[in-house]
Amino acid sequence: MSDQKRLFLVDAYALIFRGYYAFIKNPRINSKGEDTSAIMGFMNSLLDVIKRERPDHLAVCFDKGGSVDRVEMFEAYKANRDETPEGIRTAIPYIHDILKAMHIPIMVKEGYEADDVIGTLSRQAEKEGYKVFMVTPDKDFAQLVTDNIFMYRPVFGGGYETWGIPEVQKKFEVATPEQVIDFLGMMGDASDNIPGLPGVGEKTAKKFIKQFGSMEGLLENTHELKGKMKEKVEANAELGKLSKELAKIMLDVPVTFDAKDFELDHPDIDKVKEIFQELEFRRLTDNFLKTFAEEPAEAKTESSEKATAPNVTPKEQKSAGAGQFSLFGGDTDGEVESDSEFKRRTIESTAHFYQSVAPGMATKLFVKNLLNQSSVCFDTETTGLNPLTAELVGIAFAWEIGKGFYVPFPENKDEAQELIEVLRPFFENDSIEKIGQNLKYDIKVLAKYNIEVKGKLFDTMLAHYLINPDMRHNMDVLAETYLNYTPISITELIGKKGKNQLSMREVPLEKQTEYGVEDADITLQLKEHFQNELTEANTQKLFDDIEIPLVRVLAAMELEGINLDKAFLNSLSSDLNNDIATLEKKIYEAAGEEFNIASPKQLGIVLFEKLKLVDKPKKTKTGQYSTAEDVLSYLAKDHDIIQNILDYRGLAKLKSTYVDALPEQVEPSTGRVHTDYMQTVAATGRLSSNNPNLQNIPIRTERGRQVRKAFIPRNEDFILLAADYSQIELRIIAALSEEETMIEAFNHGEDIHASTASKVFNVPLSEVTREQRANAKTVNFGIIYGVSAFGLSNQTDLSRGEAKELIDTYYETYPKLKAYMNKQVDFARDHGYVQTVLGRRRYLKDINSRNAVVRGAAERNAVNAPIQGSAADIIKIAMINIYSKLEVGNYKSKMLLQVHDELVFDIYKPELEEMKSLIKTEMEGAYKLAVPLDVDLGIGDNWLEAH
DNA sequence: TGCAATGCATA
DNA sequence: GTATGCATTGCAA
Repeated sequence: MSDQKRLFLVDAYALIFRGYYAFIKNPRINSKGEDTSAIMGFMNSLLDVIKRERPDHLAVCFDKGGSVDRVEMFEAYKANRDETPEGIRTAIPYIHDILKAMHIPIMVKEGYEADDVIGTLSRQAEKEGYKVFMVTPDKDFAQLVTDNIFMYRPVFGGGYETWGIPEVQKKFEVATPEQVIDFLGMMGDASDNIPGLPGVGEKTAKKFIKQFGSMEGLLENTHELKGKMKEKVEANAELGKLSKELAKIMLDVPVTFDAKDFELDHPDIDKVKEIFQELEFRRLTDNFLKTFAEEPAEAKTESSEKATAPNVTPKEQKSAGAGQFSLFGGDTDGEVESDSEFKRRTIESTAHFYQSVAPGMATKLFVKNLLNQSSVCFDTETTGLNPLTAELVGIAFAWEIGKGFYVPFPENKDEAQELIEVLRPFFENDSIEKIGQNLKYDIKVLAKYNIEVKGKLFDTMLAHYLINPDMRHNMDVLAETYLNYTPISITELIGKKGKNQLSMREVPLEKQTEYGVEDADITLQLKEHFQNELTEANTQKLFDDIEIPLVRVLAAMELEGINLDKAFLNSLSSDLNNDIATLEKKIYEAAGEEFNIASPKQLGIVLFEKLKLVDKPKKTKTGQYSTAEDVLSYLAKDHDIIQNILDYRGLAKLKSTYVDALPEQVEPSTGRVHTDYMQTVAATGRLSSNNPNLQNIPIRTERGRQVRKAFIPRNEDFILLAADYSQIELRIIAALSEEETMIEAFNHGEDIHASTASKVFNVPLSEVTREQRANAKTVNFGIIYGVSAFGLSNQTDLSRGEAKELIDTYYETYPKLKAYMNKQVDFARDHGYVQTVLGRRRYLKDINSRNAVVRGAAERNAVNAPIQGSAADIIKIAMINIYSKLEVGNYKSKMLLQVHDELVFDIYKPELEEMKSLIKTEMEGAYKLAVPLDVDLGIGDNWLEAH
């Protein structure tokens, strides 16, 4: 058994197409203008297979002239396939030449498809005792699988999977591989133009196979079906039979398997090199030479140990893991040497000294050296992205450009802890500055090892966020923009995401070292770059006093997490389920058919074409009927179905986004929900929250509000406290504009919207109607966003004219407010940016645009950004100060969440009174404005009650 | 599988 | 009219 011979049959076109499209976004064009993507893609995968498997027998199969038999059966067969792309047609002769030079047999038979050739050959070889692997991504081949015939499928993200009988049974939910033919016949195949049974898709086909076993079984027993399906299947019996025939791969092509011809021979290396040279493949040449330089004998015996899964020796894994050699890695930064003029520097083209540190004495000496530095850049490498569960794989250090060290970590937890203890003096040294990119992550990882990162911090991501908040701040982008350097990509190291992705732990040490130290080295270089820019942009203070101290605060909040009442959410979920089902039924009844209510497309057709609820339905910019909330709300009063749809939507959203999603996000290791605050995505300076987003938990509707009840204190000894700034943005605009009327109102603690209404509508404060107050409130908010009469009339019951009048009166009432807004726009025009009270800048490149729409947007930004941003600055100060007081006082109470103008705390009950005053004082005193800041406190046994 | 479009939750 | 994050559908390469 162990020396059973192995034959690999390669489905050439399938791999060529796949290779071609893998490069579609970044096609390989050589200096002669030829598109070589398809050739490179195909060769990458062929070499990959050879390298991994070292087959003793191999052939490559092509189509020729299409399938005569199938076209005879069904003239539309493959008729709607697009013309073969130019880049593929030109590739074929080259690939033939290369295969010839490699002494690999090309199997092709006029009038037959590669499927049929492979099918026939595999059966012949099986009879002669071979184990056969069909190298193809094409699912159709599953029908050929036997005990000795396997599919060898490339998978996205690199690597292969082997499909034997069990895999086929599982994937297709069939009892035998032959049933795959029936399955394909039933559901059809759009790309091959196999019609299939109308109305039967994947789901139904699987059901039928289970029920009837085959196409014939189905057609003979249609009496067991009912309704529309019965009619359809019966009416299309012939089509069904034909589809099955089309899907069947032929096993009687006139070709012969000749073991001797198929033996994998030594290639004519010079000839292959010559062709590669002509095509300008450099990396591929190296790869080719490497593949055939190794003595193939070693891998041979090992690879058949496991019956169904070809093995990969560790050594081969390493080379395959190099990524850019593998077509299926989809890596596109391999072969671009030709335009070297524009090429960025890389680790290969840059002098560097990156060294891993040996365990034991060497590490101790290294730490000694580390402690002599005044400023060090470090970067942790871990097993994952979740700092709560990620384990340290290594830590890279750099303090001189072009040079750095890597300390690898053992997998054993105790040993890892021992090693980190050796490094503790460095991390906890107050006088050594720590530099990093996204330090919050490293701080959290180290916190799990009970290490505190002390001393001054410099985070390059944060620095760049202040320098240019509108850009993205990941390290690769920064390195390319500021250092003209392309770092080793993580995909190159561990592959694309998916099940074949490696963990950093599985990457060979020297690669870990290169990758990790490179990151630290680059970060160090970026720091030097950004340091000056921070001073120039006058944001050094903001950096030192706000963003950097906030890193530790956020890290602590995220590590803390919040307690969630899962049982409560589960009961909420079943309630919702019932109500959704009821609504669904009503909607289907009213519509007279069942359809997907969640699909705007289908919904639009039902409402506006079938039921014709409106004469001239509004369309979206893509030409669909608009089913947006405001459009439907308008119709709701006339049509019950609309109200039901709106309710359905609301409930479905609530359930999927919150009620069902939140319990999934509970971290098993802590039993709590840990959001991740993004400090560098919102251009205005706000935080954002994700995984999960805890800044958009419902509150407006009664039903949605219930979700807040699921957020609960740590235990009975604790209580939640929510503290929110009242009208902070309006207070800011009042203060900055020095609009006395408004400032007065705030100073007297008036209801600001009522006060505005009283002035704008010229009525005494006590006689303001609800409607007047509501309208005034809308304008007040509108001002912050940069109102237009159009927008205002959309939001209120007012007409365009009335809205305009209201806005005009508003500006007359608060003249300085208008002046302030104009001043902001003027400032932006002159300087190209606006700024917050703390000097946080937002650049507005479109402020002088000739396009009125674009310019208008920039002008609204000029008004809004300083207000929203100043509010963000202020709450950040409050957070830092509160955190520091909590630390110093060693309180048990913890700050958990921030929601733009609100902070949520887990309060230890005995500390409640003290906390109330501390929090209120710190928040209200965070920043001194011409208007007092006001904070409302609420407490409760859940987040809803705390409001 | 990945992406755009649509819709909707918050401040 | 400002600022976000995320679920779902349906299509593409």
